[in-house]
Amino acid sequence: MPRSDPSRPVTTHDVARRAGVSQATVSLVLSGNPRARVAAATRERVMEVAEELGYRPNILARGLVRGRSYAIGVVVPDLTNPFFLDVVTGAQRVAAEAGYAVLPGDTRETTPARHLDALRARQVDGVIIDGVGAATLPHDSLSDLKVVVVDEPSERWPGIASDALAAGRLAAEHLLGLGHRHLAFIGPATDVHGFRMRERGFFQALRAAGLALSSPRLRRVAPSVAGGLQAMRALLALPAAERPTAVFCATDLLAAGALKACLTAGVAVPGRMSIVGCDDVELARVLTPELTTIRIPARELGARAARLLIKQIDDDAWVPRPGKPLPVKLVARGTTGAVGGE
Amino acid sequence: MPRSDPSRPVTTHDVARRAGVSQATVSLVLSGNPRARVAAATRERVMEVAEELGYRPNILARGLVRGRSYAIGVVVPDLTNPFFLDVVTGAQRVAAEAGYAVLPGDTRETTPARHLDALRARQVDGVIIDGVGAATLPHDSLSDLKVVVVDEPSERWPGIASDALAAGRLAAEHLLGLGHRHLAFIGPATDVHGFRMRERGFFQALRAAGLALSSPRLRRVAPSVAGGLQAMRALLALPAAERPTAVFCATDLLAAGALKACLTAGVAVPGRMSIVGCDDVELARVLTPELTTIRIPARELGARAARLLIKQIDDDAWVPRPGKPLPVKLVARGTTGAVGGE
DNA sequence: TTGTAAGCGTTATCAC
DNA sequence: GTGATAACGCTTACAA
Repeated sequence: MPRSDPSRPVTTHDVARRAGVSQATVSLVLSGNPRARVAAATRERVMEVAEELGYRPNILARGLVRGRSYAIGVVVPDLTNPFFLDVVTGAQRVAAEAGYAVLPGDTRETTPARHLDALRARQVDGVIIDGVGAATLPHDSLSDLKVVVVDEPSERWPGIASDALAAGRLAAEHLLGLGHRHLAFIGPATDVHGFRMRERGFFQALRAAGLALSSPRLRRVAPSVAGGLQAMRALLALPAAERPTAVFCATDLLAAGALKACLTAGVAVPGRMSIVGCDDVELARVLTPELTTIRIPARELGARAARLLIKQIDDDAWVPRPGKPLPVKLVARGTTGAVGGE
Repeated sequence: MPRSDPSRPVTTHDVARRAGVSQATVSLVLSGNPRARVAAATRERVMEVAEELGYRPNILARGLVRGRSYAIGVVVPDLTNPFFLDVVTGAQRVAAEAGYAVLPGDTRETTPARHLDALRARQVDGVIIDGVGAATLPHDSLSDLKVVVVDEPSERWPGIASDALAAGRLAAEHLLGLGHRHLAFIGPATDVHGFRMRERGFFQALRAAGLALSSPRLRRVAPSVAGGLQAMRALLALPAAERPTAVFCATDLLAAGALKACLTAGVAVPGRMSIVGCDDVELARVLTPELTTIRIPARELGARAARLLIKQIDDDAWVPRPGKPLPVKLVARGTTGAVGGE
């Protein structure tokens, strides 16, 4: 009786019956198994009937027997940050091509551990983890799961990274080159490794130029527009002698907040304050003036992470060798100018 | 031998063997079936062993037997538009609570039909469709799939909508109330119903005030920041007599582009040009001046759509009754002011 | 109350 | 070449 339910999806059994062959033969034909030696005539008839009936393979059933779900998870701290969304988008494109679904999620309303548990319950074949702090992850809950980390160092899992050190350095050199000597830094008050490296690169370049940065000019805030706003307000409230003429923000969101603080306070940008962001999200070109920033190839990061992950999943023996960090570059736009310029 | 593979996930069989009961009993205890009458002692021992072994149910296997995947798809035109991302986020929260995974995707690089095919291959139990044009959907490819449409009229599927007509009307009334009489409209050149209604509400209110709008002041462009930029440039290039003093943009992205065009051209906002957006995405408060806009409850829209969908999935007989559109409201911020004001 | 057994749709290993 | 047949991990009658 259930066999004849007209609304039930078409299965290999239905195709088999209609084509007058066994279900196994249908599977052989349709699963694209290269070692399947099926007579051309049989193959053709099976394919015809499958087409005619509108057969669609049940990926879940296939997954059950193959021990795969053909799904991967992507865990980021905040999906509303366009940077992380780009990472997800990049991963999704590659995954889709390889027949994998992507389950994106962020850890705003949950802990990484809890989120990973949910992903494991769904039998995801692997996860991409970005900006969550590999060190804080529960090792045991990640066993029997392939992992690729983005912008995180780890001996435990392969990863793909952007050249965050260079990002900070490029920002510093750009500002230095414009004649700025009183610099400030605004970064997120989180222990995300990639962000830390941006900071470190910035300070290394400053030191190399013989400059230091007094502590009031190093602001750690929430990694958001609001955080940037607050940090810049604090900088603007500094006594004139202490006040910076340029600031590097570790993310574009922070930079957007900083810019807004300046504009609202009537501080000309880049006239009296130069601002460099980092990420080059779409928002950077929406702001007025357009944001000078360091371009991090977020989509490429996501795409490579997905390739790395899927490679591992498909070939268990494959050992990834660490690659070079992806290059970043300065994109000079409207928020930076020569010191004292107008 | 495979039974003893230490890296293999723990199954109900493992728990059963260890607890000295049958696999079915384990399932009875662990599946939370209310009609399961199991002795308290047995239940307790099973739960203990399950905990001890770190048992995690395989959702895919459960789905196979129950004919469910516990996954839903969300299809939107563009995930980089924060409005649609909010819809997805709202849906995701509700779905997660109900044990459903969300497969988000947009139709930038593919057609809705193709995307829906991919979702069906994954056996999703239903889809939420927003801004894709219900009329353009291939009816047949949606059979045996529960569907909820957002901001689209449809006799075929239940839906949840925002009060788009009111959105347009509120924008017009706000501008009219500020004394503006030379208005313009910038909308996306797509046939998304929700956007059309925003437009219609706007024009209805104008007509009610005895105003009309010459065709050069009605601009249809790509639904993006770039589109808004281009449209506003065109408006600014109009002869003085034709030039509007205020404009309503059907989305915040368009408004952001319009604002940028003004700022770049040295046209004071709101001094010489007032701008009203629609959506109230986060970006609205990042811009300087902050964007006056109509708040559409995107997350709530997504959340309700998910609830509606999951209700349908879980209770096949349930027939949704059409609800009222969600209310929208004007959020007056910095981009609107009295006509001729400064 | 618990165990046995069938089956969800697929893949994969065999004989034939 | 092709067809039985046994899994995959789980739910759910039905039997004991």
